[in-house]
Amino acid sequence: MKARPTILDVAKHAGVSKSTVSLVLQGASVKESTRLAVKQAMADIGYVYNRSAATLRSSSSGLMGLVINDLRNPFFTEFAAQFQMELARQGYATVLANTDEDPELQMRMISSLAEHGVSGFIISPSYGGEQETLAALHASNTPTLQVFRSLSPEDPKLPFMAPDYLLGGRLAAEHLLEMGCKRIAFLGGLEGRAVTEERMSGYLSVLNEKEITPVVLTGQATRSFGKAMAAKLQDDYPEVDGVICFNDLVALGVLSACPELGIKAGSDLRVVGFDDIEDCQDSYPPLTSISCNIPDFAKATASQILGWVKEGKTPHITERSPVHLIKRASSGA
Amino acid sequence: MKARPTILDVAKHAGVSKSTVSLVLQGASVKESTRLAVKQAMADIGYVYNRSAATLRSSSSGLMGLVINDLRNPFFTEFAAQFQMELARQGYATVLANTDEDPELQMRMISSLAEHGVSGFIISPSYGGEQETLAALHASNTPTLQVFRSLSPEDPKLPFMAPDYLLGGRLAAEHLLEMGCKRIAFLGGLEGRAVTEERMSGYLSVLNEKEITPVVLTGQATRSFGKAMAAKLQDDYPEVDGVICFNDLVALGVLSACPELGIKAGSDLRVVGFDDIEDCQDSYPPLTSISCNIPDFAKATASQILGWVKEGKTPHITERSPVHLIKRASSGA
DNA sequence: CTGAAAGCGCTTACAG
DNA sequence: CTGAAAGCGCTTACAG
Repeated sequence: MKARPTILDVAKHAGVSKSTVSLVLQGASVKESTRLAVKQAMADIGYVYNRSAATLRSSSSGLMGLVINDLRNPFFTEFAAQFQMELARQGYATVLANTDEDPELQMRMISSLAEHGVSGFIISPSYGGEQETLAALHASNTPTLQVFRSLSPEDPKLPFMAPDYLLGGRLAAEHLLEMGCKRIAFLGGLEGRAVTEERMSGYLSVLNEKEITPVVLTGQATRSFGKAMAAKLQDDYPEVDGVICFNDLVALGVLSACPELGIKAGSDLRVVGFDDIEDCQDSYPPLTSISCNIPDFAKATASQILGWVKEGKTPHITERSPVHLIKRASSGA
Repeated sequence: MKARPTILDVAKHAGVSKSTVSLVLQGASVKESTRLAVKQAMADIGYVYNRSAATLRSSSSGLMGLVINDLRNPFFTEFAAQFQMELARQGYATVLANTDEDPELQMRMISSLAEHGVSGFIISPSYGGEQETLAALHASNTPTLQVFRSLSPEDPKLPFMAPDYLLGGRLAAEHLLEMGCKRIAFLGGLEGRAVTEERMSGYLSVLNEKEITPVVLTGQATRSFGKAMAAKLQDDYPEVDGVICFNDLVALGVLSACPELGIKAGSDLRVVGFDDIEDCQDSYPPLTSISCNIPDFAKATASQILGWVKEGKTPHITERSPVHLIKRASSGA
């Protein structure tokens, strides 16, 4: 465990000055033979670049803070994994914080990431504790992009990117009508939250146009809620022949309850989810869903935050990304 | 966007020397009134601790590197989320790297994390490129704990922690025998890999003791593989009345295929998974599985790496954590 | 308990 | 293209 070599050691070994070594590190133009000699010296003595020193001097850490409200939800996991890999490609490391829907934890984690000098924040915020969270973000004085959810929709300092939830709700409702559904319910999602409201209002506007009475059962966005609601629909709303779920987890819960209840998903009851997580392909029957195209969304997010951090290009306040319907057997398609 | 205040600014504002501010930051003993004055000054001028400077001076970053081969698998996600929250509780931030089973990516990410001065690595390695990965880890000269999978089982520099996979395989097989199964198959997991071999050998040893002929169908650890195998079992091995799956994803795939094939999961075919991910509770029927107790495992991992990093306590070379059977309806329990 | 000084390993102008 | 010097914001002995 001897001390890590420094650029001075490299310089000595390569017979150049330490500035030259630094220039090679920056990828600045240096005579090719010199560059190779320096690279060789680094390999020989096992040099490891010390980013803390570089950060201190240049005040740029190469670190991006990703703050996620629920990493156990596959939708966010897929986003986090894609985002992290995209940033790695651009030479940035991602520091991950799972806040588990806890505003207090969220605030502490934001502060911690700020201390580490993250160059930017991407946050899908927890609900609650808005003031404290905003204060922590503000104190960090760091470019911050909100994704999926917004703490503060109108704040120009906190641009917001999300899929076009409203359109998704519309597409789902229109699809079920096309498939011949007469009575369509909306299942799951906590009331009063923007994401729920948007997804639901796409559904409501379509039903309104057709003068169909909506059936709305809000609740947790979980498989177990979906399971419970499948039974409730059968008991209390037997006329319902189509459901749009707040997200895929709820929809997968509905599907998993159907065999037991003797309901034929895809004909007796047509089911549409939201998010198009990978599991949709492998459920029985495979789940029709609204795809938010997470890989592209993650790429767009990465490029926006990098553009902001590196070139000072502030993103638009609100950006909506396209969504589309993926037809599978659960809706009879 | 004015420059971040430093401890010097805080000192000036509080009317003390900058050493005093530093001592307050370290939590060293300082007169209470002074400490409060300093804290107040920090709040007043919006001071944010600069860890890069501290890291440079003290050579301890407060960063832990978590390298995961497949973040899309809920099993790893649950571990990552728990581990990250546990470390946050201890004042460490977690830098996450998803290597997506790509050894080349893995090597680059290890190097990148090393440059950021992570105090330790926790790695669930990708298969392949063992030499390069080991070289990168070695060059970092950083405490490294392998979890779940091992690149190099005998290396005392790379201790290894994993659930007791072999026992899990045994428990699953014994349970199915108790439930009256006569012919038990093992499904999924890539051949030749240590994790597959261990899980399978628990199963094989139980069958061997009872002189039952095993049926082994190895393959990807995915839902779609499980789905495909359910059909194959029906066609080619109709006598099979119990399956032990390499992991829950495979098992969930089997379950989702059953309704279509007219198989009654839990009676015609008893199914046991491995890992006990959260989805097991919400499948139809709920999935019997071998729990590796991820929250405890994550806590143990966190405590081992912190003990190593902070107090130099090298963990034992190999540590196996307990597993147990969770009985649910998929095995008829 | 508090203050003055040195130094961690880089980057960044600035000369040569 | 290369070298000598200053400095990023802390921590760490060391005196007082």
